[in-house]
Amino acid sequence: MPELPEVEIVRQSLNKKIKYKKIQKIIIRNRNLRFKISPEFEKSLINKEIKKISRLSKYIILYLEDNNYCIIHLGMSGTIHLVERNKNNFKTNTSFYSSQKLPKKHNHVEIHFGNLIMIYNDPRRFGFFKFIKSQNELSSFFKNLGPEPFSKSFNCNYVFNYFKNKNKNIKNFLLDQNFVSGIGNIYSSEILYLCKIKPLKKAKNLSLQKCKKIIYFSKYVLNKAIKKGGSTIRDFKNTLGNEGKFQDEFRVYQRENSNCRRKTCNGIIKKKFITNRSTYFCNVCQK
DNA sequence: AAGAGGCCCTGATAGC
DNA sequence: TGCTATCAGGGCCTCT
Repeated sequence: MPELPEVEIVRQSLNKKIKYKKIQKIIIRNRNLRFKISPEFEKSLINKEIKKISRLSKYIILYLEDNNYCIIHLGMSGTIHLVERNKNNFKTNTSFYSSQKLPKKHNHVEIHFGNLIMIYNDPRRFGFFKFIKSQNELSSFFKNLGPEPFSKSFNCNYVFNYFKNKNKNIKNFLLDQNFVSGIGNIYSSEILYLCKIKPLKKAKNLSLQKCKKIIYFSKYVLNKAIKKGGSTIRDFKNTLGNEGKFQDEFRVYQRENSNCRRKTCNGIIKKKFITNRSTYFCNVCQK
């Protein structure tokens, strides 16, 4: 589900709601996420204050006391819900709370901050929670991650040199988190459309100009998506259970057989599976 | 050793 | 209120 913009939306609301709060209780209903949640997980987090909430590519990082951290990844279908418990919506026979847009199934993790409760829901369980006990362990966890699109090191030199002699197509590079981190399947199609580059173009054949465009439009699309609250295709919801709005502005994603949105182009949007991921592009103006 | 493909999992939808 | 097949915002692991 969530690419950089969606994860950033979640981070922003966590930052407003749980910063400086103390974890008072943790309930794990299903430990079998992508990585199994260890039996010590609860003990490590309990009574710790959240000092800061940051994001690195598609990962959320909770900064805890004593140089401890908790990494959260939402996988394909993970959502985080913040619900307020009060007299009217508390049900004593379950831990769930009515009057919220909370799914009924797959609420795997609950972190309680007094009456405010953070609930992790994930039908497909590709996401995870991971406790990190030191700064070293934190940096080693991310050691293979490429620069974020917004970072200074995602520049023309880096991209152009990285692509030299690479036979892989550009679509796959945008999805490759070791090259650039945070872009996923939706935004890679959108970025390449704006760059007028066809997704199957070999990276080594991209000019310096095209590399510049890739950098520019990566930032452009992701920034715009963040401003619109992210994209909702099926699962993504913000912490209040509301959908994003950027899907209304897709130029190619899920627009198969529609006309190209460029006024001067008479192309048609095509869908093609590239290494098993659906990819959308204009058959005329992307070259 | 770069690059392609399978796989983890559940649910929604389309087609029969 | 049937099946069954296909596909979905990710990323790790294995094979060549």
